[in-house]
Amino acid sequence: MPRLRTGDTRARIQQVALELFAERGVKQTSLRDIAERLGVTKPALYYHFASREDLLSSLVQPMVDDFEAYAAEQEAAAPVEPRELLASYFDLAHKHRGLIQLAIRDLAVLQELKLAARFIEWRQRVTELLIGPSPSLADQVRGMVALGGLSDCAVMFDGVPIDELRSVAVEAAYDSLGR
Amino acid sequence: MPRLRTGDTRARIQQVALELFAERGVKQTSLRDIAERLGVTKPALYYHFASREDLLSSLVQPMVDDFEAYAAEQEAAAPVEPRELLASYFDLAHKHRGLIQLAIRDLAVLQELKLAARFIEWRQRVTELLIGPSPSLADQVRGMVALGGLSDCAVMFDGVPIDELRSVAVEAAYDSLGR
DNA sequence: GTCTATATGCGGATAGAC
DNA sequence: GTCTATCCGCATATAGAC
Repeated sequence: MPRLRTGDTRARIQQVALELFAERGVKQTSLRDIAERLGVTKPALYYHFASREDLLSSLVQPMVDDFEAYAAEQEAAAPVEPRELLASYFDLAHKHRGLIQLAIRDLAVLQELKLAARFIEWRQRVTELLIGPSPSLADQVRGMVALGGLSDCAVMFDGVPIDELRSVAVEAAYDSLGR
Repeated sequence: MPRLRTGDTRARIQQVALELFAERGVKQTSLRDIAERLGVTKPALYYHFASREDLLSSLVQPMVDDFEAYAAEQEAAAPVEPRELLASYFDLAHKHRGLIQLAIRDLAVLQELKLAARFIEWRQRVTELLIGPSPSLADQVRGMVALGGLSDCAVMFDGVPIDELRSVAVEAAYDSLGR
């Protein structure tokens, strides 16, 4: 089944865009930059994507769907054991660490895509599973430290093998809950 | 000593720039935007600042100096009691929460200013004070969760009175160290 | 110190040929 | 599917009058 090495252009555009977004940030990357690295011209991109924003959404959509599904799934399975919840949340963040890094780097862009608000909402839902509804300030703070710590670790310790990282990160996060 | 209400233009430019950067992000704010809100024209800004980047640096410099001084000061005073170190780090982050929020929102911009690298360096220095030199992976992770958690809280729980917030945040961070 | 006017370049996006 | 050519707007920045 040949098709070796071509891989349709649409996917190659996405791949190059992701590379460049990661290197210099979303706002700092123009369609021209993408076209140049790909060895085509700008209008070629418009054959595959209706607009710049369309391209960006196409990159982000899989993560959005995954987070949404995760929150719903955990809510359905509640109550969940804290360490298990922390571990699965870590895995989710780790799986999407590339895009999260992008998101962290360019929060302003994510606000355009209304993503910032959704991230906050997902985290709140998970926090409630973790420490119950209408938490005190102290518990909100502990939830913020725990979940924030997990995704920070998933994103920042990039070279470290996931299993090794998960176990120590979950321990630290669990301890921060003070339970 | 009058001078009431004027306050030299340079300072007013900085103030308005900061407002707008906070509202829509750094890259998304043009000199025109700043000039307009201020009720002057763009060239007027160039009388006070050599370039857009010059204006941006002038906003960020006080924070840079403060972080640098803090790291040096704590190193000189070492060894420091962990809870005390965490509390003073919290206060530092809280004092500059406005700019940190900006930084988080637009990390790409801070990379231009070489600030991202310096943030990482400062945090490493404080981490070493907290958990000693050449820490294990587990300890690095705990340091990341603790210090990351403190600045996240300082930035994100914006309305909460600082004393109340500090005490709960420091407890959560301390617990995450697992000591 | 602040203005008007302008230079120059890059951004996203489209028309229309091949 | 990809190209050349082009539109339009906004960005930073400067020249020179007041």
